[in-house]
Amino acid sequence: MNAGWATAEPTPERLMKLPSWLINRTHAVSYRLVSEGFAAVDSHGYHYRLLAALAEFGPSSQAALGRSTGVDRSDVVAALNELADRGLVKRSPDAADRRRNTVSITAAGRRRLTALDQVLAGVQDKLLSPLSAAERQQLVSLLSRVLEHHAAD
Amino acid sequence: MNAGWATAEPTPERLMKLPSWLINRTHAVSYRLVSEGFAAVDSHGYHYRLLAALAEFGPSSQAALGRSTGVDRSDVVAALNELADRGLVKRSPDAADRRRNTVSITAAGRRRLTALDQVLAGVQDKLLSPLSAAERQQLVSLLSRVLEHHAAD
DNA sequence: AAAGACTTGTTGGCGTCGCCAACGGTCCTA
DNA sequence: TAGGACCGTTGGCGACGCCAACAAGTCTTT
Repeated sequence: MNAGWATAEPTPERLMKLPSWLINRTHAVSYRLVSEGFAAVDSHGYHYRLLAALAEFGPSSQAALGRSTGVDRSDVVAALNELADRGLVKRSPDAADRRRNTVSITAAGRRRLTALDQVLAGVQDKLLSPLSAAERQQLVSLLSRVLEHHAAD
Repeated sequence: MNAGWATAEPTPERLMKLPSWLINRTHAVSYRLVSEGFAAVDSHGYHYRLLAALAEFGPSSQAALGRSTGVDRSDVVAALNELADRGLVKRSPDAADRRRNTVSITAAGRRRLTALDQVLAGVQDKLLSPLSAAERQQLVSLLSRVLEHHAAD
């Protein structure tokens, strides 16, 4: 959404006052930082979500992965193809249920995940640099409450 | 980004703790509410930004509109075409600088803008419903500070 | 006054992200 | 055993942010 954009012309006040606009803009900044950071480690978008789920929950089916990370079934397929090409993930048929693939993270996958964790830690810091630790916690808390309220949408 | 997504499977803790993830998710909820609301009034995305700028700054060139709203020159063209088709905006050649079009908002455009303002007010309320007035102000303040810090990116 | 640099509107294209429909397989249950 | 639900996969769609190129017009420099 045009993340870096500084000009002489001012932005309409109507927009500046809208929480939804502020969230939109903040997301734009955050997204840019994250995807730049990921790109520098040959990863992008869905990769982190999937690796994180695999590391925390162990081998899973593709459908379960999609559900826990909020990624569409069809997009899970594509992302796993990329991860498998890079040797970060292994797909094997599930003997118990032949519809399923059992996806597991490899040693290289865990290393990549660690690298991505570090990238993300740096991003959080850059993103929230104007806020104190207490304020960062405040922001996290407020956003979490908003999200929790919309969890069942 | 899969705005409404509730399942048995939990989300990786790694994600839940990340401010950038919370912002991403909040943006997803917010975006869904906004675009649904806009669609119900036959408007979308860029329309509000452009109408708001025209109402606040008066007739402008397309390039200036793009700069003040963060919309790319080429996308301004398309959005203005739609707005003009709906009679919400008028394009006329600028006599003083023959490269430019002078774009102005029509009476119908102002009415549409008012309708969109109301839609947005409702969205803010739905979005932030779990927060008190003071907390909403807090959230706005925190986000504004983050954005102000990244203004020159 | 001419040349070069820059602006403006416009066209056309690109990649990411979220999403949906459909399919052939497979499983489970009534 | 028949129907319904679930699985992986393919293919497609729209919104959004962006970029390159172009002709027409303007501005700056010499």
